[in-house]
Amino acid sequence: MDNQIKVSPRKKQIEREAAELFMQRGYTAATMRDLAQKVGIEAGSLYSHYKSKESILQNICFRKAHGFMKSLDEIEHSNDSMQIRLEKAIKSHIQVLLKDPKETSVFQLEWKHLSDPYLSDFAEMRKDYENRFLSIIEKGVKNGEFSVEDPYIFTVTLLSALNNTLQWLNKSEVKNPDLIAGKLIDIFFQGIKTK
Amino acid sequence: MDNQIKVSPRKKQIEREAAELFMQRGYTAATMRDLAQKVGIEAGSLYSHYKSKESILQNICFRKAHGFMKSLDEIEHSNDSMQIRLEKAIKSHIQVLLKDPKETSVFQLEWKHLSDPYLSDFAEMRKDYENRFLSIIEKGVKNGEFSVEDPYIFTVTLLSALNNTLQWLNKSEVKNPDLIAGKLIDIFFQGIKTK
DNA sequence: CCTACCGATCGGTAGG
DNA sequence: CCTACCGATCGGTAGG
Repeated sequence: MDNQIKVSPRKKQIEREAAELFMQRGYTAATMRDLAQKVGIEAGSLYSHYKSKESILQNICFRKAHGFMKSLDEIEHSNDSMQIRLEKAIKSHIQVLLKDPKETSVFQLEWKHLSDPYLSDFAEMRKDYENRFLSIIEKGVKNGEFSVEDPYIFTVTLLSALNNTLQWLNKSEVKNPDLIAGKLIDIFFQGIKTK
Repeated sequence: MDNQIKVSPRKKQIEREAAELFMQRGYTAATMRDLAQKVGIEAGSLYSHYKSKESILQNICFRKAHGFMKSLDEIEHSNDSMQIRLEKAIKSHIQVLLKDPKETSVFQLEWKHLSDPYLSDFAEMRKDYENRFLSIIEKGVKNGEFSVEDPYIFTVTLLSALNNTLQWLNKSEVKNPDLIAGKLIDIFFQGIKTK
């Protein structure tokens, strides 16, 4: 069930340092020698844990991707209104996003350096996730809870805004995902215009 | 006044190909040999036009940055209401964004590979631009045109959403910036909720 | 703009 | 997990 239990402490440490390094310099510019130094071992020794540099990136990207996918499961099987579902989905999204922010950053910016078949698997999961959000919004439009000209554009706009929060949040806000989710819900539900 | 007139056709060509290459592979992974091949010359010959790989990135990033800065000038010196100003600012932003989309993509994703002092200059321009949007919104809140709990969060959320449009727009939408700007204005002005 | 090349550094491996 | 190393490739340069 919880497949992270199989990851050794050393691999956890390596991936944590790798996430920081990949975020700071970008995946391509980060070197295995940089990473080894952060971990405190020699560069060649990394290959007793991973068969390639890319496999480290794969672990980081797919762990986060699965986190996002799992976060919608419970919401979709509830009896909540679409408005409540969308609120919950936004909150869950921000929670996953703000947990291990460095890994999230790599997930968001460096996934394009994956090679096939990982690249296409990843792209598929992204599209699936987007469609699950879209589905909530379309149902809400159909039953009159929501009013929006173009559900698809609303969905991608919402997800864009949610995903970018890491770029401007300060440290205290990162620790309070529900607070920031609430403010974003307010913006996307009400808009800015008076009356 | 128009300082692009000084750029030779060859440099224009090189930067156009560079934008495509940097976008596809990322700045670090893209090589001068790749670029030379796309242009149709030898790798060493690129250095008769540019003193370094980074200087090509600098040209792309700062040309786009100046484009965004300039686009707000006229709006700020108008007599329009804040609501009209914000609408115009959003339209101008999308126009600049959708012109030469490959250069925009590099501007958005690869600027972090600039070195100082270019890096800090770039960051400062970004912050200035954000503050000019924020100023319009704060004035609109003060005079009752807008209602929003946290003007700063609204500003960065809006800009995040605008900047991400390139990731999901199709080709026909890219050619119609005002149409897509209108849909985004609707979302951020009215929100999604019924009543 | 090309030819010919440089020093440095990269991801990865063999053998222990 | 280390030592010692490889083939490849990189950004950049000298001289024409």
